[in-house]
Amino acid sequence: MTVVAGLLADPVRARIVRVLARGPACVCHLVEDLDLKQPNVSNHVRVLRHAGLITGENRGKFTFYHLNHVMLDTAAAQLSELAATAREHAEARRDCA
Amino acid sequence: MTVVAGLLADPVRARIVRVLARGPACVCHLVEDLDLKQPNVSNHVRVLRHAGLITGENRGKFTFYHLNHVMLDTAAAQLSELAATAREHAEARRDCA
DNA sequence: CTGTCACATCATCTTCAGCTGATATCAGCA
DNA sequence: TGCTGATATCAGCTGAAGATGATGTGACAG
Repeated sequence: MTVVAGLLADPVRARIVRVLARGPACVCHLVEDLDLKQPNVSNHVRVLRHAGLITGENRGKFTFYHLNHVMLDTAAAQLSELAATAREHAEARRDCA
Repeated sequence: MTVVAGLLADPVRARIVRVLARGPACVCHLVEDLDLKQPNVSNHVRVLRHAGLITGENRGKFTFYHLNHVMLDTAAAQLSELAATAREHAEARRDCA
């Protein structure tokens, strides 16, 4: 979860992920949709790919990136579980030394 | 979601949140549990409080912090929805210009 | 095999966030 | 009132990460 949070913490990466949620796209799409410089996009894509949140598929001259929805689901489940734990222990008391 | 992600992106803040998920705690607890300096903890707590992820309750000399589990649940739901969107459009095709 | 296009990588700069020591504030108690 | 302990705030340093221009690489067209 912390890993995914770290990835989505950057606003540019969050936007990239949202674009990819609407379907696979290549770098040129991201550059155009998000109005960013190409090296900037490539750098962020590199981070996301290295972390496993997206995967690259070579299609000729282009590289299409796919979002790993399983990883997102796992992170969501962990967040949800954390919330459940907090709800359970909301009234717990703890002494100060 | 991006807000919560930004908060949990820092490993120290993620640990603080996990401690608070086990029940309310004051700064002295966090300092001891996480083996951190007090100003460091206060700074992170300040960020979390300002974002609304935790709330402070004054109890005499101490300040107990409570985790906002609703905010966590909301973030989890948004993540889950993003994953669902990605699953739906996983096979979408998009042309390059 | 040469040019072009999509993308990756590099070097550099700049900005920002976290850590820390010092200090301020504020509540409770003698 | 004066002291002590818990927490907040401040100033300064340092390291990490993002943005950008220049350049490398690899595939396709001609």
